[in-house]
Amino acid sequence: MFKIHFINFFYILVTTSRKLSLVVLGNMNSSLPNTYNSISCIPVAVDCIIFGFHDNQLELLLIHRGFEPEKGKWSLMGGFVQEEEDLDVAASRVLQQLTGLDDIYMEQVNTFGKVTRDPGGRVISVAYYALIRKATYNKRLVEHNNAQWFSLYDLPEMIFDHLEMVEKAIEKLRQKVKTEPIGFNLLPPKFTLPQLQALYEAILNEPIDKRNFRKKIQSLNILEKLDEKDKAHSKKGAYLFRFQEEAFEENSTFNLY
Amino acid sequence: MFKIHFINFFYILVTTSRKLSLVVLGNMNSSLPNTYNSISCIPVAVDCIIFGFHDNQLELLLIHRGFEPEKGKWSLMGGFVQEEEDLDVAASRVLQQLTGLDDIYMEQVNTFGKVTRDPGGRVISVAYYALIRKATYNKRLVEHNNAQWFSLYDLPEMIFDHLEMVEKAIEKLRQKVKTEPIGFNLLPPKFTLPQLQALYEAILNEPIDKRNFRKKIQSLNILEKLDEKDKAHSKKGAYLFRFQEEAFEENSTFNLY
DNA sequence: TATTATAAGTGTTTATTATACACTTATTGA
DNA sequence: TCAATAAGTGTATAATAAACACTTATAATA
Repeated sequence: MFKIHFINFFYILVTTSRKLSLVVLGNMNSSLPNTYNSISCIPVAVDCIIFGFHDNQLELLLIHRGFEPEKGKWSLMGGFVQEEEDLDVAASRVLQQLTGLDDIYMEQVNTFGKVTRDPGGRVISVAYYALIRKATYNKRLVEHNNAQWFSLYDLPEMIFDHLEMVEKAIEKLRQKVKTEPIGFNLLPPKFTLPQLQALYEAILNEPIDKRNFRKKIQSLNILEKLDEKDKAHSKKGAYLFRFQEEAFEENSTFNLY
Repeated sequence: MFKIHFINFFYILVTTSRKLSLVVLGNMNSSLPNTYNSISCIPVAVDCIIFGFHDNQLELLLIHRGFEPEKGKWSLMGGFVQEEEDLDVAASRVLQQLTGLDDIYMEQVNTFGKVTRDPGGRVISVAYYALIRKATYNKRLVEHNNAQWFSLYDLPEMIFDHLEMVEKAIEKLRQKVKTEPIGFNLLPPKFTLPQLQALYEAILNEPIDKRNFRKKIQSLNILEKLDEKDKAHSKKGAYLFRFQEEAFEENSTFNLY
C-alpha cells in the first residue's frame, strides 16, 4: 500500500503506510522542455550551532558521539529534514529536541554538500546558528543527549565538517551583530552594560574601549535603564538595562563599528 | 539489478543499472544512540542567479518556462543535484549547461526549503549567484534554452520563490562587493574607470561621486593603468585598466564604503 | 572605623574617513 | 572653429572612530 504524493514528468514521490518512503527517479526524456537530466533524492539534514554566553565567554553546545563512525568525537546537534517539514521548522525542531527551547532566534548559515563529507553516506546538511539564553534551556534534556558546553575558543575535536560549520557561523554572527540588535538573545532580559560589552568582546574576539562602547550603544536609544542594580559582579553594582524592541523598530538603525 | 551505495543503521542507498535510484527510508529504532528520528530523502536542486553587466545595467539571465505549472513565467536556471555530485559542482554544472562557461565565480546564497515552495512537489533548492562576463557566454546554448537577459530592476514575473532568491542574491552581492574585489568578474579584462564606477552604481543601485570613487579605488593599488584608451564610449576616450589580482593578494584589504 | 581593593561610571581631544562640490581637457562631428 | 560630450582632476568640510585617565560606590579587611 502506498500513497502518491506528487507526480510529474520527472519524478514520483510515494509514501507507504509504514512510513517507509520511496522516491523513484528517472532520466528525463530529452524532448522535455527544460534542462534537467535526472533527479536524485538525497537525505537532507540540519545542524545547529548553538551559541550561549556565560562568564564573559561565548560557548557552544555540542553532543558527544557515542557510536561509530567517529565515536568519541563531538558533534553539532543535527537531524534529518522530514518529508513534510519546512527546512526552518526542522532546524527549530532539532534545537528544541536538545534544549527544550521554542521560539529561538536562528539564522541559516550555509549548506554543506560535498559527497564525501559524511563517511556514513551522502548527506547534504544545512547549518543554522541559534542564540539561546543559558539560563533557560532544559538541563535534563541536554544531559540525556550527552551534550556539553565548550568555550568557542577552546573546542574539542569535532566530526566531519562541523568545525567549518562553526567557523562560518561565527563569521556570520560577527557580521550580523554589527548591524542588527541580535546579541540580546544571548543575555537575560535584564543585563548590565559591562555584560553587554563583554558579550560583544566575546563575539568579535577583540577588546572594546569602555567609554566608546557605552557612548555608542546609548546613542542608539534602544536600552531602557532600570533603577535596579546587579551586585553579583562588583561591589559597586552595575545598573540593569532592558532592550527596547519597540524603540528599535521605530528608529531602526543599528551600527556598531 | 542494483548496486548498494551505502548502508548503515538508518538508510540504504541503491542505484539500478538503468540509472534509476531508490532510497529506502525507515524510522529509527529508538534504542539507537542518537537523536535522529527518521530519515527522509528529498530532491535537492540548485538554482543559479546569473548576473551580467551591460550598458551600465546589471542584468539577470532567466529561462522561459514552457510547461506547466506556471507555464509562461520566467525562472532561474536550475537542476537537481546528482547522487555522486558535490553541491558546488552541481551549481557549476547547471551554470555551464546554460552558458557554456566554466570556472566562474559563484557564491552560495541561501537554501530554500518550504514544503510547498514548488507546487510540483517537495524540492529543497540551494541558490547560488554567478558573476559572468557577458561577452563570453555561449549565445547558441542560451537561445536553445529559451533564456533571456533582463535588467535587474525590471524583472518579469518569476516562478515559485525565485524572486526571493534574486533579492537575497543581490543583497549578498552588495555586501560582498564592498569588501572583496569580485566586481571585476562582471567586466572584461580591460575596463575603464567610468565603467567600473557604473558597475558599482548598478550593483549598489545608487549614484556615486566620481572623484570620491576614483580616489578610493586608486588608493587600493589594485589597478594597473594601461597606455590604451577605450574610445567607444566618448570622444576623449577613457584609459583602460586591468585588475591586478597579485597586488590584491599581498596588501589584501579592500573596502568600498 | 579607616583602609584597601574592585569594578562601574563618565568627556574630551585627536585622527581618520566620508562627503560635497566645479572646472578643465581631449576629441569628434557639425 | 564651434559645439557637444564624457573624462579627468583637488580641496575643504563634516562625520565618525579612536585614544585616553580619573572619580565613585561598595564590600571586605585590617
